[in-house]
This record gives sequence, structure tokens and C-alpha cells, in this order.
Amino acid sequence: MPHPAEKDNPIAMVDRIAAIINCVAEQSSAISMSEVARRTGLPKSTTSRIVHSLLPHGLLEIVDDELVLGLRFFELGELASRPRTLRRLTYAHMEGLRRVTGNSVHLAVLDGRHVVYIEILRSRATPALPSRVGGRVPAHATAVGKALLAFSPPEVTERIIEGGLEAIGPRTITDPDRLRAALWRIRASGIATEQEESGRDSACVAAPILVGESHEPIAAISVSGVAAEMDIAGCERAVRSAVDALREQAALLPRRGRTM
Amino acid sequence: MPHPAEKDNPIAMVDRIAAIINCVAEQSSAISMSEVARRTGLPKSTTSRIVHSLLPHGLLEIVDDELVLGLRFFELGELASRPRTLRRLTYAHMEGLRRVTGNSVHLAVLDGRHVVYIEILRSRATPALPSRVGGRVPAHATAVGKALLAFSPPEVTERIIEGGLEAIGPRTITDPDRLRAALWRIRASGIATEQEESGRDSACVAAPILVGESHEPIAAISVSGVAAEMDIAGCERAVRSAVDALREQAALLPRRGRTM
DNA sequence: AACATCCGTTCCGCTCAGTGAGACGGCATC
DNA sequence: GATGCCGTCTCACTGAGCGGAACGGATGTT
Repeated sequence: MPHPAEKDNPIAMVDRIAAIINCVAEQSSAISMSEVARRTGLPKSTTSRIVHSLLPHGLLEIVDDELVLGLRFFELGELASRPRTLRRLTYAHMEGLRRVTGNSVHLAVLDGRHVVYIEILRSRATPALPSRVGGRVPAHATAVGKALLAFSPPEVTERIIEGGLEAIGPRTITDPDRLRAALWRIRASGIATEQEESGRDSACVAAPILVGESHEPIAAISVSGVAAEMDIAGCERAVRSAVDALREQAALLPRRGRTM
Repeated sequence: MPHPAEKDNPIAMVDRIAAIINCVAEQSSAISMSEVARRTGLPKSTTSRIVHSLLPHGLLEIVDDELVLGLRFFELGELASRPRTLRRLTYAHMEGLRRVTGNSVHLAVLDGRHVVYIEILRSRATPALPSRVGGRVPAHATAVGKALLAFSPPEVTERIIEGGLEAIGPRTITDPDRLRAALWRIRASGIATEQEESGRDSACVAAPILVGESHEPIAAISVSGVAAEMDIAGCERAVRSAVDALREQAALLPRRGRTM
């Protein structure tokens, strides 16, 4: 669930369509129409009608009498400008970080209470990471997320804290005041770290890419690896120099979009 | 325009939504709301209302008071199962083709009268290709497209021919009977070639990935490069052995989805 | 200053697009 | 042949969505 559907939407139809698409998307494999109807709470006849309206646009497809996301999403995903330009402009620096540190490098943006991974460069030294391009993880439980939250407007962070801090790793920060303190220190140092907060044995060093006079955090870059094997200080220096270099391209970097 | 919107849709709302999204997608940069209203022919008030319903779902974003595709499309694009499994299963063979031939390798599927590129491995020998992952090109003008059409049901091909054969390269086949003859030969040989049909100096050798007893063409792989420098016969052999190897994974390969 | 555009948003009475309970036919499984 | 689940279709009802018009703001023009 990306956005908590804030207010009452003037067009209920859009919410129904989104519910169906999200339902199909959440399912890793295919899903039957009745199952979609059951999970969304929509009547079967309504579900059937909407699904058949989405098919000719390529937004959904039927494979073996079951629903999957359509090819059109693949196309539109490649056209989405923000992730694409972000990828393009940061790629060289990410590749450099991987080479220098020998660890995996992540690029993520903040979206509601989650971070979404835009690009991941994997290293042999840090295999089997659960992260996935396009994947979504609670922001407070990752270094990139904390880096972004630390420089976001306070009300954004508070809203997330109020929503509850779910533990996803052995040492995820779940106490509001501990998180506030951590964010404060990150805001002072410009660097966020994480150890076993997002998963067992994980460690991560991240920094936000800040642009403009308002220091808007448009994305964050991290270096992550196995906790015991990482040179934290070295990674900090490397990440810091990468985001500093990126600030010089600030004019080209895509701003965060409003979604409300 | 992906699909010609075949029949009258029972839900007009979906068509409006799709029209707006397609309009934003076609624009490489951002686009104003009034401009969307103008191009789609929708009233301004209607456009405004629908756009504001799409925002909270992350399907659209507002950047500098202009519309762009939302982050959600990026996420959903990465989740679309057909392109993703196709990519994963063919990657090793594509990489092998690039190594052996030294040229660029394309993977594409048929969608209506176009092919959509699912994966592209570029080679230094063939720079500056206009093709793009997620990009869309008229099927009859490319080797991959002809490979797919040759093994598609005749009515599919005839529908495309009836729609007119647009020229996009110096030697694009625009005559219906010449195309029918070409497809016939491709169907016999299992290999499609192309020289300056999709662009100046381009040359391409493609073969369809056929699965099942019905020989359903789920995708096609091609090797492309500069016309004058290519070893056509060598590429044919290489491509043929790649798709033959892929047929053995037939059970894992994703079927084409129905969209009607 | 006054005027002219063009922008996006909001208002509000009308109406037809979309609803959804229920019936239906098909296809397994018991 | 009975039961259960599937997806589709029908159809009378109604309220969700429509869209012309008015509005307020930003920007440019004379």
C-alpha cells in the first residue's frame, strides 16, 4: 500500500481501479478475478467490468485465465522521468562507490512512509540482499530512509512516527524518541548509519542528496554490506564525497513531485 | 498510442484516465494540465478532477506545476511479470550472443502493431541505436517484428497490413504483398533479416522464441549492427542456437497475455 | 493602471454512466 | 447429479461524475 488514501476522493472510480491494480501488483504470481473481488471488497460484477475495461489499454493481461500486470506498465515504468534521470545522473558516482568500497550501492527516494529503491549495484562481497529495484521498505528501518527523513520537514517525519514504527530487523528503531534523536544526529553529521536495523548482519552508510537553498532531500545513496566486514569510516568518506559531487549537478536533478 | 481502442468500452472513465496518462507519457518532459485537456479533448474541469484523483495514488506527480508520470509507474513497471521473467530467462543467452557476435542484442515482444523492447544489450561496435528499453516500433519495420509476425495467426498480420505500412527507414517494406512474401520466407527459414528497413545503415538478424505445440511466438531475439560490417551467416547461426536453447525452458517462459 | 490571457480550481443542477444483486452457463470435484 | 466456484450478463435504479460558467491569481501587454 503506497499511500494511505488520505482524504475522500472526488472520483471513487479511480480508487476502485487503483485497488484492483494494486491487488494484482501485490500478488507475485497471477491472480483470479474472484480473488481480486474478494480482497478489494468489490462486487464480482463490478470487478469483471472494470478489469475488462483495463485490458484493451494493456494495463492488465489475462494469462491462463488469471490476471497479471500488463505490458503497458513496463513501458510507462521506463518512461517515468524522475527515476530515470536520477538513475542516469547518479550512475557514474554509484559505480565509483562500488569500486572504491567494494560493497553494494543503493539509490532510493522517499515516498510516504517508505523508501523506494531506484537503482541497486550489487557487489560480490555482499550477496543475497533482499532489496529490489522498485521495491518498497519502511523508511525508518533503513539508512537511506533515515538520511531522507532527517532532512525532510518535521511534520512529514512526525506523521510517520505517529503511524507506528514497525520492526523489520533485529535492531530496527521502534521507539519514537530514539528515532528523533537518531535523526537529529544525522541532520548534524549529514551521514546516516544502520546496523541490523533492516535485516540480520546488515550494515549500511547513507547520505542524502540535498539540492537548492531549502536543502531538499531528493534522494539518498548508501553503501551496504555485511556488518562485521565493513569499513564504516571509509564508507562515510566515500559516500560524502559522492553526494557532494552530485550537488553540483543540482540543477539537472529531478525535484520531488507533489502527490496531494 | 498502444491499442486502437477497439470497441466501445463499457466504462468511459477508464478511457479518460488512460487518455490522460498516455498524454503525460507521450510528453518526454512535463506538461501542463490545460495542455492535457486540450490534447485529450476533455473539459478542463474534468481533467483537473481526474488528475487530482490520480495524484494520491502516485500515478501522476506535479513538478513545478506541471504533470509527470508518478513514481508508482516505476514500481509497477518493475513488477510486471511477463517482461521481468522474460528478461531473467533470456539474459544469459543474450549476453552470449553479444560476446559471440560482438554486436548489440535485442529482446522484444509483439503488442498490437508494434514491438516493444524488453531488453537491450549494447555493443561498442554498434553505437547510437535509437532503440530504448520499453520503446515501441512498428513491427513490420524490424527484424524482431517480422520474426514475430511470421509466426503469428494470419488474421493478426492481416489486421496490421490493413492498417497501413508506415516507412520508418530507407528500405522499410511498405507493400503488402512484399511483406506477405517476406513473412512466408521467414516462416520457412525461422530467421528474419533486415537491412536499412528500420533506419539508415542498420542491419539485423532475428529469430522468434517459439513455445508449445502451437509454436506460439512469445518473443524474438535479434543481433543488430552496421549493415556493411555484419557477418549475416554467422549471426544467423548464433541466433538460431540461442532460440533453440531457449525452447528447452519453454515451460518457464511467460505466455502472451490476452488483452481483449 | 487598466486590460488581456492563460492558468488551475470550484460551483452546482442535470443526467446518464456505472452499479450490484441476482441469474446464468461452464467446469471441476465429490 | 449435486455441490461449489468460476466469470459473464441482465436490468432497473440512482447518485457519481459531468461540464459550462464563474472565479481568483499570475503574468504579460498596451
